[in-house]
Amino acid sequence: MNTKRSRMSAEDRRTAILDVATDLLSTHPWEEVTVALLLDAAGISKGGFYHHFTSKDDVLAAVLLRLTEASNSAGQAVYERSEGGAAARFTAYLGGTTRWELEHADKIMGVIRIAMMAGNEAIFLKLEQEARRRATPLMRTLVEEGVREGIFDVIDVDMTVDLLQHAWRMRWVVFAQARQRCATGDLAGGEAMLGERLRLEERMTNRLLGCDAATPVLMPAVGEFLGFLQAP
Amino acid sequence: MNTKRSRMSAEDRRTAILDVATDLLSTHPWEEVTVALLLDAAGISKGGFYHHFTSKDDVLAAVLLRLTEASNSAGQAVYERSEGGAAARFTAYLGGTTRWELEHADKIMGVIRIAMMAGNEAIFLKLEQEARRRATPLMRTLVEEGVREGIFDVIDVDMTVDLLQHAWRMRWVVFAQARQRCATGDLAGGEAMLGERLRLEERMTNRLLGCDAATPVLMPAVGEFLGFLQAP
DNA sequence: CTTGATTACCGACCGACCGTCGGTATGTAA
DNA sequence: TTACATACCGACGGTCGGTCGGTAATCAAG
Repeated sequence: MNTKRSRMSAEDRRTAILDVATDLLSTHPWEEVTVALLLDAAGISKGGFYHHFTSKDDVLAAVLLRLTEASNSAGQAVYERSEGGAAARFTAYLGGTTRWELEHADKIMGVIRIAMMAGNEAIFLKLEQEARRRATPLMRTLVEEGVREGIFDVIDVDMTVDLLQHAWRMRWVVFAQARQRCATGDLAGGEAMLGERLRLEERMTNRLLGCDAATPVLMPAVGEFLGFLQAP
Repeated sequence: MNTKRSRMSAEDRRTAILDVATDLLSTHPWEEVTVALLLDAAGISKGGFYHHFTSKDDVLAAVLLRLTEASNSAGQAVYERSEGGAAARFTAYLGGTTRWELEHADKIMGVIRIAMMAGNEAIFLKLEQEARRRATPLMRTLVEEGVREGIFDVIDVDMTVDLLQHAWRMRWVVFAQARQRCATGDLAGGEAMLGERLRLEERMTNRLLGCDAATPVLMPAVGEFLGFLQAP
């Protein structure tokens, strides 16, 4: 095809390759993403490619790292600023993380697209484990403090945190569906769908936490998601 | 090595190959289980192998099928025989499935060993999904009937069933640890470990079901597991 | 402007792998 | 004995991930 190819800085070339790999990963299962395919799409030779990456798996690791690293510091900052009782702090945590996720909705949807690709189950697992590993310590603390304050009444801290994270897992799938619905014109339907999901998660969260009904933990209001729902 | 090889019936050969594959799978991640390795271990040629299986993945599918198919009819039978109120029926279901699992403990431990192999994450996922797919309809029915009878008070049937299954997931890992502990001489410790786990799951199950405290759902007693704990 | 070192980049090549194919040996039924 | 079915064989082909010797662009120092 093309004999003349540009010479880039190492970093530019790396990110260019990672961009292409991320794209391919959202349309093919990883095992079908051939090195040859990657080379063709990125416009670089095999030798050039292996000058920047040590292996095919190295690329996958780099892609996943890049997809997750941005969110590393988000949760912690949210918690450190929050005040009030345990329920209020938990509410702040939920709102903070959700808001952060909303701001990075496109990226998250991209990750979901990749993870949902048939054949990428292992990747999905890795991403989820990584996300949990990051969030678990903070959640543990929040729950433990709530128990100590007598606001929460959990059966077992670890299992509760685990189940909470599991209960929240499918949120973004529903969000994606809701946005889809809005895109087809049924704005009210999408909004209702999303609201129902939020209410459901809120009730389940409070039950798992054994939260005093007088001071419940709250999910963010539907209104916060309107911008997200109407985006392309 | 050996030039003379036996001629078997198609079914015998298939099961022989599947046995070998199952063994290999518990010591290697699937991608490291080369066809050549399989051939060598099974004592058959490539042509012979591909006479019985269409591909390497075909073998994996057959192995997984064989590992799960035996338990297909177990749960249903348990439910059909149970009587009494919703809580009692749920208790019967828990006891029935657990007892069945106990009777097949060795097989289950084998599956766990395979699933826990690093690199077999996708297999683990498939097995779990299959197991859930099988159990979900019955559990849905049990929960819905309980709600109709006013015994259970769940937030959402589907999410409740999902969380229940998730809560029970790690049971066999704990069981394996407990048995390990008994094997090293600390029988009381292993028993306590197991009992604690059962009590934990019981409390969490009742909370998720919103079960009336007067008629709780019960996990099997620790005593039923003594035989299992003392086995090799 | 040389000179030399560094490095982005190239593509022929390698070994391992999965799966195929023509052919052989061992049944079994007419 | 003949005819057919099938269990089995191993050389071979194509594809894949990865290597390696070499080329050319870039830059710093003399």
